[in-house]
Amino acid sequence: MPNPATIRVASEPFGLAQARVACSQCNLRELCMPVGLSEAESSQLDRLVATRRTLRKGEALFRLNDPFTSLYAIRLGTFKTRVGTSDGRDQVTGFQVTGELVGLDGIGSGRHACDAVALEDAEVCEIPYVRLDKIARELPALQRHFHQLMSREIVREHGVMLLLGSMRADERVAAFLLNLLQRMHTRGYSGREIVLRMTREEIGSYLGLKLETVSRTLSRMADEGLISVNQRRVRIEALDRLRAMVQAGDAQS
Amino acid sequence: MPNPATIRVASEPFGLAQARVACSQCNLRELCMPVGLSEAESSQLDRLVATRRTLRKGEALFRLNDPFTSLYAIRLGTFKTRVGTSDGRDQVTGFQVTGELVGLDGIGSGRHACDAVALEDAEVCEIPYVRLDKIARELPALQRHFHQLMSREIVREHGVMLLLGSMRADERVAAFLLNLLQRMHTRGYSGREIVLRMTREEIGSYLGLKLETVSRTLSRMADEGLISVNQRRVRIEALDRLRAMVQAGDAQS
DNA sequence: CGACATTTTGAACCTGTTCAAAAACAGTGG
DNA sequence: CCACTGTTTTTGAACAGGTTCAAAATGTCG
Repeated sequence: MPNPATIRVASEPFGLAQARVACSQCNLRELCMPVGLSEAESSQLDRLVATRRTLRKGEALFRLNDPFTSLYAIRLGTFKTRVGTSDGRDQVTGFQVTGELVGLDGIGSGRHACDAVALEDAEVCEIPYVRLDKIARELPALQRHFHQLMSREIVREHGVMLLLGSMRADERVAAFLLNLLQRMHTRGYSGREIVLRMTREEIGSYLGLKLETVSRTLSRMADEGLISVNQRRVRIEALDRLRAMVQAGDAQS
Repeated sequence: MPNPATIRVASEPFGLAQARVACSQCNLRELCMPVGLSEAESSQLDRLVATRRTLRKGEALFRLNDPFTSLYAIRLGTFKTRVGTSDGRDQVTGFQVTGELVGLDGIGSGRHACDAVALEDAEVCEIPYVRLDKIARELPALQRHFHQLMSREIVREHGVMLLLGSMRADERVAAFLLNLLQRMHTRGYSGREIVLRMTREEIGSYLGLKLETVSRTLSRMADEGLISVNQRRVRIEALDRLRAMVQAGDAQS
């Protein structure tokens, strides 16, 4: 009889808020963990994850100023991270999808520096930071991998700064679509179609535009035959022309 | 007789491009290294730095796509980092001053993801990444410190995204001035006056504005008695009113 | 089905940009 | 040390892209 504290298959989508799981068995391994480890090393990774946690659409994984304890690997779902301002404005700093990591913002000060909110029902693996830290010391490959993750996040943000600081509305939207498309494609989804899990307003916040501008830009792109839009469903009709709009776009993660 | 390969005082500002130095003796220790280490631990840090390097104004510390080998602790001077676009535009992603670290962008891919250029004659300590990695494994406090540094960089960039995505020109400029003021003040400089080591154009690039807008905004702020501007020298005349402009500004590093 | 949220589209407006020219400054070499 | 050249900064005026405000249309969820 399997020890329920060791391995547990996620058959039911909800209700198992406290299931321990084995990273070595996870089908997202190659996304959030280093590859090329020995059997023994690989099994070390299983000590990483404390618990699973499921979230409903709209629920926060953590909030600004929450004490930082863990990173979260997204097993399923989409999140947004956002920073707020005292006078109510807020800025979406990123969208995170299945296989990506959230929570790096908290390491610096011991408290989270942003909110992370589920845009759809979601499931995450909780990785206690002290544990990661310890195992990384024993497993150089993991340490490297972790440093690379953080560095890539810094570089991704450089890309967003480039976008926010120097691109026009249509370029921003094109860059956003292409980036999301590429990330979803990597994860086995279509390379020509994406489903936007976020509202026009959230896209606008991320891109430094008003929701009306996002909507208008999408409409215009559709008129010009670049894409076709059906609510949250966007199909890329002319990948090359879309790419050409973003020659400014070596950018983004 | 002191071993010249171990300790070397920086008496002459230039000409000693290859001097080894002891971190434990460095007057920037508390800025770039963790505090509260034992004598023995502290001396471990001396293995970190490979060489010093001096740069002339305008010289690049590294460039986009340069192979990544090292991080650099700035001992003296100011740098800008920038990412470029194929069509010539570029975006300044940050300004780094004495005591700060540059180069984290390279860890992710093994190549630098931006240019780092000296805005004035400068001096840096080269910290080979493999060496840092190794010592960090033996010295948990150092590892923590390093992770915190990276995380803070991520959070800083969140702040810049907030600035670029949701603030108006005068708010951006105010946030920029206050941030720089605070960082220089931390390093022992005046809390009321800063010398801008960068051009209006570079400030504009960082803030997502044109140089004319930066200039006009500074002029207007001066008219209103918030600051007084004398070329690159800016004196803050009404810190409280300047702060009030940026209530949007929990932001920036 | 009904209440509420999201999206689309229009028209006036405003902030920041663009283009241009003059002024101030910095570095170079005589 | 000063004159000269190129760069940086300031300021003006016209312009444009994106915002704002508003209303209708479409979707979504209980």
